[in-house]
Amino acid sequence: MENNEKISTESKILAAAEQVFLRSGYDGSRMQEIADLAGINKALLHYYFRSKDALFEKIFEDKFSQFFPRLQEELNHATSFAEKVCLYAELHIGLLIKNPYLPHFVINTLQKNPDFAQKIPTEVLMQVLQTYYTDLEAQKVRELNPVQFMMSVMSMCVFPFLSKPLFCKAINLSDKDFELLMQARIEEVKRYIKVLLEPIG
Amino acid sequence: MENNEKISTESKILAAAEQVFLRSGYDGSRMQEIADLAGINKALLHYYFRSKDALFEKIFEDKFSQFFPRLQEELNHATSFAEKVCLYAELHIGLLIKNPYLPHFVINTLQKNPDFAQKIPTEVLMQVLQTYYTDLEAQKVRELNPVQFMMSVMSMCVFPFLSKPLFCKAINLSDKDFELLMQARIEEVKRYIKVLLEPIG
DNA sequence: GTCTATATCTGGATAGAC
DNA sequence: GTCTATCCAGATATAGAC
Repeated sequence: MENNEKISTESKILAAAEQVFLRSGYDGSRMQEIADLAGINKALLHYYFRSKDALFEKIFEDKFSQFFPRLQEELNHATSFAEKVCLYAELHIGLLIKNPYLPHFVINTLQKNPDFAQKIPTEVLMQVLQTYYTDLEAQKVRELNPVQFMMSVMSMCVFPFLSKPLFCKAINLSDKDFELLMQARIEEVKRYIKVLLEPIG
Repeated sequence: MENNEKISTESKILAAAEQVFLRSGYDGSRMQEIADLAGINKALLHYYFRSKDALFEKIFEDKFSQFFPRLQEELNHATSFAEKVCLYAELHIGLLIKNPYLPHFVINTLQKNPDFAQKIPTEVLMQVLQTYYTDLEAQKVRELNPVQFMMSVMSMCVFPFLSKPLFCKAINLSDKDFELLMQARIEEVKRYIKVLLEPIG
């Protein structure tokens, strides 16, 4: 256990593995590439983590133990359904602007190996849905299918990052243009949410 | 060129390759698997198509020369922006119910190889956007950012199919439940579109 | 055109010296 | 703990018989 002021080999490996796996997914990643990026050799990867599978699983779990608890806590700062959903959109798009590879990573992994879904906490969603019904009774919100609605909001937040290559080509956007569009999108999506939830009359 | 009443080997290969590549993507697919499914052996694959790359490219191109021209033509049956967008949502969700692997296939391919974006026709989008501006002048539509809006509509149509594994786990849905939800979603999304586009006052 | 057999290459994993 | 060298499995691709 070398624990000096130097960055430990283990954390160098983790940082490299995260970067490579996030960008390329499990199948598309090479242990050699991770080793190179960490500035060590392949054998050491197997010394610290038994196998490619084990390393991948570690990265996947770490990534979600970071985000979800924080999200869940932040959402408590909002009270009404509309406020919660708006805050969710703001936080999620903000997160993805900083971590644009995350959606691909999750989607690809779950497509190949649906069991990994267990590792992702989803109670937040149920909590938000619950507030819909209380708001509905108080007539603070329009009557609609809240499952379909939440699916729509999540879609509007995440999908643009997945379709970025196609989208940028279709309307000729640079990477910087795209980021600005996503930044502006936060307010745009919040506007949609408000219009859609507005009680009629 | 054996051209009898029997299905040609070439088309058997194409059908098998389409199924395997769509489900598993390029990296996740094995030539052996395609050969097995086609009921032939690996060597024949290379006889008909030079390499895995060449076969994949053929499948990718074929897939999109099917759909987009048809979509483009269908959209001409609608006149106003709102109608066009509603029809688009209906057709796109309907297509994906029958081809649920398509979104993954496209997204994964473009992530790995952005150049493939060239092979996907996107003029349809520009055409639809154009009608927004004419409708705006006639005050038939609310003022908003049409690029963000179209991005939202596409998101609502496609993303549920990408997040299916996570979503079904989160709210405990079976495959059949999910398909029914998507069928109902067509009308739900059309309602959202109308509400969002409705001119104010 | 279709097969079997094999060459070749790549990448994950291990052995063993230091 | 870290390295070099090597093994081995799996996958693409080719050679050559029928």
